[in-house]
Amino acid sequence: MDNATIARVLGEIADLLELKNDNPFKIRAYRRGAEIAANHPHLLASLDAASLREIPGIGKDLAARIVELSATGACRYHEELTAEFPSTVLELLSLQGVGPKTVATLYRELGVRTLDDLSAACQDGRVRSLKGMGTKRETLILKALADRQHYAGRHLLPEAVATVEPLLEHLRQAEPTAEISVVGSVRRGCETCGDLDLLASSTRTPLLTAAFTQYPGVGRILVEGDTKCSVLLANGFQADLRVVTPDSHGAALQYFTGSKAHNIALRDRAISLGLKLNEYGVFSVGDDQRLAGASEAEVYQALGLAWIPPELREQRGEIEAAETGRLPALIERDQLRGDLHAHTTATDGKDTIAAMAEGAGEAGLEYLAITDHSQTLSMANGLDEREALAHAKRVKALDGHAGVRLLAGIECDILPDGTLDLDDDCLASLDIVIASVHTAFGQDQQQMTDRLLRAIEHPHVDVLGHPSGRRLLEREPYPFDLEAIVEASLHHGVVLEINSQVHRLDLSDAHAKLARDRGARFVISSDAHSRRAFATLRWGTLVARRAWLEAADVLNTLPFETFKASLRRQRSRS
DNA sequence: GCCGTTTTCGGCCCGACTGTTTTCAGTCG
Repeated sequence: MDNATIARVLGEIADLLELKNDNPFKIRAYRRGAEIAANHPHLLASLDAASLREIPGIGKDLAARIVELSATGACRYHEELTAEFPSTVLELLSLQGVGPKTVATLYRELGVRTLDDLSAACQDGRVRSLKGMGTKRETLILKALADRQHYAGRHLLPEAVATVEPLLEHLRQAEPTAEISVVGSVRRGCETCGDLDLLASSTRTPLLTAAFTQYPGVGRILVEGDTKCSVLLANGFQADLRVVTPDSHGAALQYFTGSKAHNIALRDRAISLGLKLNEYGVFSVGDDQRLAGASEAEVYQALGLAWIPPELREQRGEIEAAETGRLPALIERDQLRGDLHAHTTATDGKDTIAAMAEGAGEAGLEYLAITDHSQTLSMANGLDEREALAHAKRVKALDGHAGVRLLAGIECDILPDGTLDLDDDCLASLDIVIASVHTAFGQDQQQMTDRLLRAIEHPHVDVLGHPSGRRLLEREPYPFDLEAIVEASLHHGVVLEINSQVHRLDLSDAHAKLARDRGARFVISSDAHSRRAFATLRWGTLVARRAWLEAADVLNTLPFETFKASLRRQRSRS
């Protein structure tokens, strides 16, 4: 059983307990358990109860639930709860403005079990007849039902950024003296975002809230208060604006950037220091004196911590690191000197070798590896040995074009049995070989792990490309034993790719963090299929930052000659 | 349900907005 399934069941238990109006702290414990399961780099099903209990937040009961789930595929406690409420009612909770109390009432009083039931109950007036409900609630629920059909769920980070930047500009023009920032998951660089959060510090609040709700991209206004507004944009994003006074700017920036887990840990810390932390500042408990608030740095300082970069605020050890001066010096995009993964018109790319070199130069890169597909990928016009070598010759002939040093490589398919798609002589004569899985995703964990291990053991492989094979919001990673892969890659000198394609971001931040903790080395690659696609290195760099990577962890921060010498094939030749 | 250099019991993060209420419960972030 994978972690995502365990997370789903624990999350459902939390939802069901909320419907029952159970102990809120118990609910939080299950909620936290679900979050831990979703983000945990190891397969929880492979751990015993004692190992599970070593994970902070997992105690006796949750460990037992996870063990039971892993062993039997189900969990009695979960089944007992679903006997009280049918599992279909849980999807009612996804409606904006509909929470557990409402769902429980709708089910108990009206027998509402599904979204369709709810729609019918609104239309025939039964909802407004309930105590505490009125016609406005009824209209709100109907709108939420319609919205849900239009826009399901989360969005890719680059889409979020592309949506929020013009909105930010609009607000800045409306109130030039205000300090306005993007906060929330976008500021943390999360791979997907549920909504867009904006924070403004200003004394001219009405000007800002008016500009926000009147933004041309707004589809409809959800909430409109003095300091807080929410809108649904026409493209499906929800955007939230919060306005605070300038003396609270830093505290609010911290508060609204999150994550929730990071903030809770910070407030715990504040309490233990005899302080109180909220979005207005850090206060001493006795006399309510404000100790900090204008800048984020002073908020962290008041709590005895160094300023923590937003990408690290996920409660993955950053507070301890900030306390002991051990925060990493995170890698920056402009530290990347080269790109090791790009395609051309020889296979499924849109631009020629020369155009790609020009694009790389425009992106500030000093070197570029041309790595087109191998023969198995016939859909992409993959190259056989003869074609690969001829292509390599053309790449060499253009070395130095647009001031960019070129490496002739290949993105070679890892076949289902773990052998490579091109013969050894061909691979040996290239400058760099990326090995990637593009087929037979249905293999089980053992097969896939063996397959990847065999590729890593191959003497001519330098880089493991998009190691997990996931497609964000489309396809889960294939199952594989990440720790075994990391260990083998260390042993054989194979580098792990962080693929910057917006749908891949693979390795993920959590996987890359685990690999980094084991001492793995990385490349951040664009996987560019056109000359403009080098811009995606921005997203790969964000993943690396969220994985705590420094420039020294990433091979393509090295100058060209040093980089070339550090590749596995060079070391094995010398 | 989890957790612990004050604790194995008694705590557990905090505030804004809305609707349906004459003082607050529910929802959200």
